[in-house]
Amino acid sequence: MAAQRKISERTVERISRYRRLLESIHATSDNPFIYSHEIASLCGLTAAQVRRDLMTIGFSGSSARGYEVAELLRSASSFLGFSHERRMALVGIGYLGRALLDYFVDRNPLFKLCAAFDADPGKVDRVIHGVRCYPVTQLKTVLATHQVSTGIITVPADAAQNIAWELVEAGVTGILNFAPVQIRVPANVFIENLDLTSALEKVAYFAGNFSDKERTKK
Amino acid sequence: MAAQRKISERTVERISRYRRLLESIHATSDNPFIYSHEIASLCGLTAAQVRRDLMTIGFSGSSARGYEVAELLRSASSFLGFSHERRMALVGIGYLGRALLDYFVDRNPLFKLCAAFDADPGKVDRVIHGVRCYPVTQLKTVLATHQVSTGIITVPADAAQNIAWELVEAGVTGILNFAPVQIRVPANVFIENLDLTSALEKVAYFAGNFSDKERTKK
DNA sequence: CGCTTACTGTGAAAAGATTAACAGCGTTAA
DNA sequence: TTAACGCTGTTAATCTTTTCACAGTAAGCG
Ligand SMILES: NC(=O)c1ccc[n+]([C@@H]2O[C@H](COP(=O)([O-])OP(=O)(O)OC[C@H]3O[C@@H](n4cnc5c(N)ncnc54)[C@H](O)[C@@H]3O)[C@@H](O)[C@H]2O)c1
Ligand SMILES: NC(=O)c1ccc[n+]([C@@H]2O[C@H](COP(=O)([O-])OP(=O)(O)OC[C@H]3O[C@@H](n4cnc5c(N)ncnc54)[C@H](O)[C@@H]3O)[C@@H](O)[C@H]2O)c1
Repeated sequence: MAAQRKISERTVERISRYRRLLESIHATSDNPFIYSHEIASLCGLTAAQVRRDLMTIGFSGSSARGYEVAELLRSASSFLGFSHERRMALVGIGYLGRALLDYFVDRNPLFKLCAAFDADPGKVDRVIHGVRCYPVTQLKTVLATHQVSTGIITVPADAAQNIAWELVEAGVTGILNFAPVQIRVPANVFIENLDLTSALEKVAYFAGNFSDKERTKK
Repeated sequence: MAAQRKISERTVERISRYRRLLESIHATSDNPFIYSHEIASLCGLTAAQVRRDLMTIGFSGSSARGYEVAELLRSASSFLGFSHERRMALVGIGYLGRALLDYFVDRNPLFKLCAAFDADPGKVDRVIHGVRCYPVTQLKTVLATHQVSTGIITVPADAAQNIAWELVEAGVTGILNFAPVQIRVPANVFIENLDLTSALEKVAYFAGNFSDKERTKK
């Protein structure tokens, strides 16, 4: 269970993509094997990159036949922690929060979105997309009964840091933040600040300064 | 107008964050100057990183007083292309598409979301959040009249690649894709595949394998 | 069986991104 | 006017990530 040290964020993200790709291949294709260059091509990466990633999680294939799909799927799932149930909570049931609720509820039974919170009395004390919505004042109480490890923040920027602190105090050790502020957390908590505005402005930038010059995406 | 070669994606994203930070500082603070270490601290970065980024876009400050806020704001805006109007279109008016419409409409007058498309007849031929919604069959026709450089894809995975091709044929040179497939485009088009599932699974991974081991976020 | 082929696993090289370190300078204070 | 200070701009060092390149290996084939 003790993971080896220092697997990079990039690698974990790619494993997540491989896993979903394999899931779909496993369900639709009857070929039980797959080569690194096939995975690579489907994910827009190089074969060397794929082999290195699989090496990092300690998975081995066979030369001349490649990787066994079912085995690799199992291995990637186990690496990502799908072997035991993980619980998540979401704070901020606005447009974005609702989209995420809709999408992530019941997508994976071991990845349970079990509570949502909002400050607006009109949005709580009901069930949206199957998830119970509570007043944000009850955050600590509710999380105490649920063993939640991961939080999603979709509140306005000025409330985000406070919500993060409350989540951490409630025992959350990983946060995905969509508010456009850089949230600070203790060193033993993982924070991903996902800034959609930056992402869009980046695309617009390269859409402009790019159309004439070549470049293959990373 | 010819930008110098090879500014990294990471740098562009950070410039976007600096720009919004400066906008807010410019509006609220009466100090016309700011130091690299102040920007750094507010963005969760090192001062050296900030100075390097500003050097990259060719902006100079004064020793002993730092950077002039208004000037830097102007310079970052101009770098990102806010000097002339940029037009965007969105395809897929589902939960996520609607959240993005709501958020990006009228956020910046030079960054115009001017059309949305969907295959569902029940969702088109009306105005949502101020944006006109068209049947996806009219995509090429409508974009031809609008000079759109940037597209946002929020359709289901199996439709995403086709939509991308249509956008490219309609003259779009940058695409932000939320569907969980790796979209391929010609080399002169910029594509950003933003996979929210990977982001969330990454957070969950580190939330688990992390709480006991230190680590300072990138 | 042994030869051919096309793959994997992986050190080593290359490329890319961040951080350190410091010379040089403008400002302020004396 | 000069000295001290604390900043910027930038080069060099470091750290990280990706790619190259090839030895080793299993399968297919004659
Ligand atoms: N929607 C997007 O496409 C988009 C894009 C970029 C960034 N964001 C960011 O994501 C966040 C959410 O965006 P949105 O469009 O869903 O906003 P929204 O205004 O629709 O939703 C925010 C929700 O948070 C709730 N809220 C406010 N203060 C709260 C508090 N202290 N505790 C609990 N709940 C609270 C509000 O009641 C509301 O339901 C914002 O920070 C926004 O800047 C969103
Ligand atoms: N909502 C999320 O939080 C979330 C998270 C991760 C990934 N995604 C991805 O983002 C995309 C959109 O997610 P969503 O939750 O908004 O889905 P959704 O089902 O709510 O919306 C999809 C929309 O696309 C439209 N559509 C379908 N085929 C089309 C076509 N060929 N042309 C034009 N429009 C078409 C549908 O009518 C619908 O309105 C999906 O690919 C999903 O996998 C969403």
